[in-house]
Amino acid sequence: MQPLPGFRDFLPDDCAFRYALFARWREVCRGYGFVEWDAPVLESTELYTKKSGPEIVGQLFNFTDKGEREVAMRPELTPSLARVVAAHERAFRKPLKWFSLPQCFRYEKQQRGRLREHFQLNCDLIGDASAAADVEVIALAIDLLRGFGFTASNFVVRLSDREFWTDLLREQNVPDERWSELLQVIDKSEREPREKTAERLGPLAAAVFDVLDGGGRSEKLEALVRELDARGLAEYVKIDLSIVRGLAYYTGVVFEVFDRAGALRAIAGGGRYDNLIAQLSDGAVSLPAVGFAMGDVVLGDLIKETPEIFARLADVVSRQSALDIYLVIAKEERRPEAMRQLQQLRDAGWRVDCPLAAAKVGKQFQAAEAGGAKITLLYGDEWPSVKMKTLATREEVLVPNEELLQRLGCSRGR
RNA sequence: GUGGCCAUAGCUCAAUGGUAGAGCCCCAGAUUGUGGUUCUGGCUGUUGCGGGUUCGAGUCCCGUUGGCCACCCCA
Repeated sequence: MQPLPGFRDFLPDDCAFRYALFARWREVCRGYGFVEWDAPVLESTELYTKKSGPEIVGQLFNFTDKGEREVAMRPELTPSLARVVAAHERAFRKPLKWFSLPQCFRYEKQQRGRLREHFQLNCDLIGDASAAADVEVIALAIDLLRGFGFTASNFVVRLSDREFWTDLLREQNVPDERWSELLQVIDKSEREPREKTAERLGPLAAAVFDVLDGGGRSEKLEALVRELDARGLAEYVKIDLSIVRGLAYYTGVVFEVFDRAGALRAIAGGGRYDNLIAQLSDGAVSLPAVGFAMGDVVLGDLIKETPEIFARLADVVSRQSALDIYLVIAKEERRPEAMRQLQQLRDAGWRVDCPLAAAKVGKQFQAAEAGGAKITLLYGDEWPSVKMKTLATREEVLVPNEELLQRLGCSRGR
């Protein structure tokens, strides 16, 4: 039996890797004053169709529950965010700086960097429509990657502005109902032959290509870059108006983060969505918002492909999961005393393991090594003293058992 | 959802249509109280699954499931 397609088993190393990612994400987010929240994994299907239309159902893990409710595993967190914010916004001072680590699901054919299940970091700043909020959120996205040791040689944030394009469409007297279709064409233009794009754009082609070829200037984005430059982060960003993003709900600045090599899918993406909360709450609450999401799959791939970054994270992981102490029971008749001390050591907060059954001393030392223990305590003929060995140096010293905790407490803090 | 490539031991991979193998991992030993190295031995396969062609199929053909890649879509 294998896991379902697009779903992953997390063996201990994978789990450790995942939680190392989460730990760093949390740390950086908290450094920006963001607080963690969460919502249900299962939501009403309507929550998603309301935002994206009925077509979205084809991409959902959805079903009818035993109470005849149409439900879906969450494909993303933003609709839940809008729902929660609309219901509870009065309980919080603005702006809200919220992050979450949801596991999200989508019914799609899997490929590299795109599974049917993934974890993503969502960061949203709600209730502030200023450019300063955009800057804060983009700086956070950059620092999340810098937090793993990535530099401007590893990734780039491509900045764009939906408003720039909607202004252009308005100037060209394009009716509103065609905007989303044309924005999609522009979004796709990078990956398609120029003639095809030109054909789809029709009379707009000249104006659009002029912008894509570098003829477009966005005062707003240039100001944004200056603000990032003031924080010393300008080297991580690049204005690129060809970024539009597929989602219809973005209303202003949008951005995507890519690896410099361009080998992977987007590492993160987001933007400003000032109307979505009002739309999903039927106008009950209207708050501007800006946010982004960063998935664990693509970021994990990038980390694994960047040896120095991976080594650093692996080092953190191995330190976090390692034992402190392994008890070697050289004489089985000393097991009762060893078990009493085992409990005392664990009560004192040490990570301690020992063999469950009689085993050769050599095997026990191998188990100590494999568990990453720094110290072994050997229980045998020396009792009432135990032989304490520092594995790294192979130094051994006899310690009276009643002095053990004190001795450990003095010599090794955690 | 569409198309192309792939599928052999737990892992990485060999094997002209002619007796399924290696390395790693794991387990056990190297005269019984000391680990990373070394040496010896052991374990594991319906060659993804189901059909077909053939004296004979891991190898060729069809189907199916799964993986990879490109589309679609991208939260």
